Amino acid sequence: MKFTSDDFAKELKSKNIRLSHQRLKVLEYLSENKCHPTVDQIYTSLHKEIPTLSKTTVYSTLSALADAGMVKSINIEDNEIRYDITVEDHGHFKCESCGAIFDFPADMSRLESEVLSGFKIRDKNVYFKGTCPMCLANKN
Amino acid sequence: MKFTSDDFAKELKSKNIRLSHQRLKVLEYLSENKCHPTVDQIYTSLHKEIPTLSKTTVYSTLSALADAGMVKSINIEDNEIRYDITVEDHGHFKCESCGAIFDFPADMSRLESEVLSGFKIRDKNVYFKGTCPMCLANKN
DNA sequence: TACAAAGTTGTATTGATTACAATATAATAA
DNA sequence: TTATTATATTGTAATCAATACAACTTTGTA
Repeated sequence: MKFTSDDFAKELKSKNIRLSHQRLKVLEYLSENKCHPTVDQIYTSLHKEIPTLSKTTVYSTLSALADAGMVKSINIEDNEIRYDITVEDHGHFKCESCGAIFDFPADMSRLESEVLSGFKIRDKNVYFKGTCPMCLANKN
Repeated sequence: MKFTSDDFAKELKSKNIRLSHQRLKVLEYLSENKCHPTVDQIYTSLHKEIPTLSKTTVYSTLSALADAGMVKSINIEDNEIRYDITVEDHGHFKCESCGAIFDFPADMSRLESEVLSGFKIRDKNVYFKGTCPMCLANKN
């Protein structure tokens, strides 16, 4: 699905988030780079286009977009947060050899347990780790 | 299930991990505190018994035990790692109001997807977030 | 066009985690 | 038991993602 700046602008307005050049650029970047980038990757790339961009802005923008449900933070690594513009439920697999993160369909409703009746669930994450087929092949 | 120091000593030996006072104490602490403690909580508590204990030791011990599969690290929070002596597959629910982490049964084999055929899966994590029944009740 | 509220910037800080060298301990063999 | 060697522990210093904050800028609205 391809989004235009205009689509993002409308969505921001509908969520009562002010429109800003920086926010549009972050959304645009995430929609064109679905590799689950880190804050630093997003900042470094956008900084080329927007020399005045501050890393603090990238942090606060992503935080605001995540609060509004427009992006999802991925904590598959202990040391840095990654972001995903795909907010629909799905699992993430991290290859511990090459570092790549893969999406896979994951029906999280199947994980519902009677133990959680009475709990209000706001967010669900499924993180798998291991080795991807390419890295498995390269070992041989 | 109740473990004795002797059980832990045998398990360490079978995994070719050297026996040390500190390692036994960390295992003992985790088996008595299944609340998914942070490194700092483990350190602070054990430091009272073992005044010479270093935080670096707690980090390296937990890292070694996790590598050996004797404990599991929980990255449900972005800012600090928690540890669990229950290594069998199960989900974790974090209450965003009181901070408590709850275990729940999660049949992760149901998440297997044909997309992951060809991947070697080493580790599976299911993290849910929201509000626990007690905190929901307190709001009213 | 003017104003108030909110966003952006840059710098300084925080705080969990790691690196590393010196010291101490555990496992093994004589 | 004792000696030896490899590994663990300790304490300090460093790293680095993330946050706090104050000054400045921009946005949305009247």
